[in-house]
Amino acid sequence: MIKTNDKDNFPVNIWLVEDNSSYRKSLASVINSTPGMISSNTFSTCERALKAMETEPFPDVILLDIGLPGMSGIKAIQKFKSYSYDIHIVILTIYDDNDSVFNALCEGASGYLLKDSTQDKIVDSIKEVLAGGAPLNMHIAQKVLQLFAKLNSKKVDYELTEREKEILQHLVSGLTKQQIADKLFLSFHTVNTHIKNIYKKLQVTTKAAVISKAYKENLFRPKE
Amino acid sequence: MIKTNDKDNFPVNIWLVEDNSSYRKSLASVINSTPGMISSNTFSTCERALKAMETEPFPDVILLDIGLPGMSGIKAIQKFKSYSYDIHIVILTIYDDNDSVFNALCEGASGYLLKDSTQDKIVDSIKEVLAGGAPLNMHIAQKVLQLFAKLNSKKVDYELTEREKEILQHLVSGLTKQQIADKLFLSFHTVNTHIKNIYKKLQVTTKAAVISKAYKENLFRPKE
DNA sequence: AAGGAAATCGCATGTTCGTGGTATTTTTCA
DNA sequence: TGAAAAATACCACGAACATGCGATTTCCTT
Repeated sequence: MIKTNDKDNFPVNIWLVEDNSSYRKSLASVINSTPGMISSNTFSTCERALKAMETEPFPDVILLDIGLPGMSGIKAIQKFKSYSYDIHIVILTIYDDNDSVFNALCEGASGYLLKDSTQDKIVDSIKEVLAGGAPLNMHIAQKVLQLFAKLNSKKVDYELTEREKEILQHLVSGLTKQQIADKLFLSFHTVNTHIKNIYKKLQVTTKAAVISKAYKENLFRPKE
Repeated sequence: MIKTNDKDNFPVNIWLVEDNSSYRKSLASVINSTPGMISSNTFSTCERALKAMETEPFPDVILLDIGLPGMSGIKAIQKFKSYSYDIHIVILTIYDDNDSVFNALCEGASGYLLKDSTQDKIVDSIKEVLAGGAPLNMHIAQKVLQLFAKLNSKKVDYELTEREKEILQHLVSGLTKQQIADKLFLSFHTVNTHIKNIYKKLQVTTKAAVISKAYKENLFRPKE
């Protein structure tokens, strides 16, 4: 169940980690003037914020600048989360760099906002996060979806036969030719022949390349 | 480059695929009363819509119900997209079923909206899609991020050294030991030793297993 | 200054792989 | 029913791999 602070008597506790002091201060004042929200701590670096995690009560939400000097915001995400998985982290960034977006979201950020968002929009996003949502800038949301689709797109059909697909499975899972032969009750030679044909169809020459290609292009369906 | 129809003289062409006729009609009237938008065709099944793709001009956006009788909306996504990759598909659904969400987004849906969204919200979403965004219901966005984080969580740290990570990269990309040695200006023996150590740390005994493990557990960062 | 971890290089041996062949028996489908 | 495709099986040889050992150098930390 998602925990919301709506009904608590305590206000939502928000930390800011942002090196630009004027932006930090203006954000803090906006938050502190919002009913039900308190910006109890603000920091200019991740290191200081992490230190405060040892002594201060945990925040509900951290607004985290990604482009910080010292420890990058991305590395910090895991560390904040290691204190409590319930801490929501919303990334603030100037530009929507693909890699940063991807990495931050992989590390468990709850949202991703561009800094040119209005302050109202940022406050709204905090509320959205607390309600179990994920505030995403429009274009970033699309990039996320594109990555999503790319991860699962089957581009090419190499016209493998059923038997070949089956053997590819075992190959990818790390079995040797002999082990595959044993598992499928075939002779080593038969497996060898099939693998030769697979190599031709996939245009590779080594086992390593087959496995790599199979993963990259989603040539098999994971069973778990 | 993202194509927008904003500056065209032609209105945005929107198809509806939805089996509830009253909902379909009310949606159509809202769209047709919106300046710059036309709902030229509406359908009660995917099959009929796909048939129309053969004869009618392609739509810019399709609002697609997922829970349709006959062909599921999810299967239809690929088919619509196969006509033109530029057709944006926005999913309409009553409930935010995890699997449906995941599958639809994997197939290339541009957005995902719950049917209890206001009609204004839906019109706004169409505009957002055309502007290169991805309208996502708040809770769905969070689920997407959760899946994202789960897919890329690095569970175990095998304590590989920098050099070992580097060699693992090349190993995974399909190079032989000798090729790695050449690329890093090392002797074959050095690479061999590193690989031995990698095997120990990852607890594997074959190249195939290393590659498999590396992909499964995201032991390396993709560079693109 | 000392200790340890990491990186480097070397050798030897048995195993597995990659690839060139050829050939027989199903299975499939027009 | 008859040809094509797929699956099965075999051999041989050089290349690449896995793994046992030992050794020196470089760099970091205390």
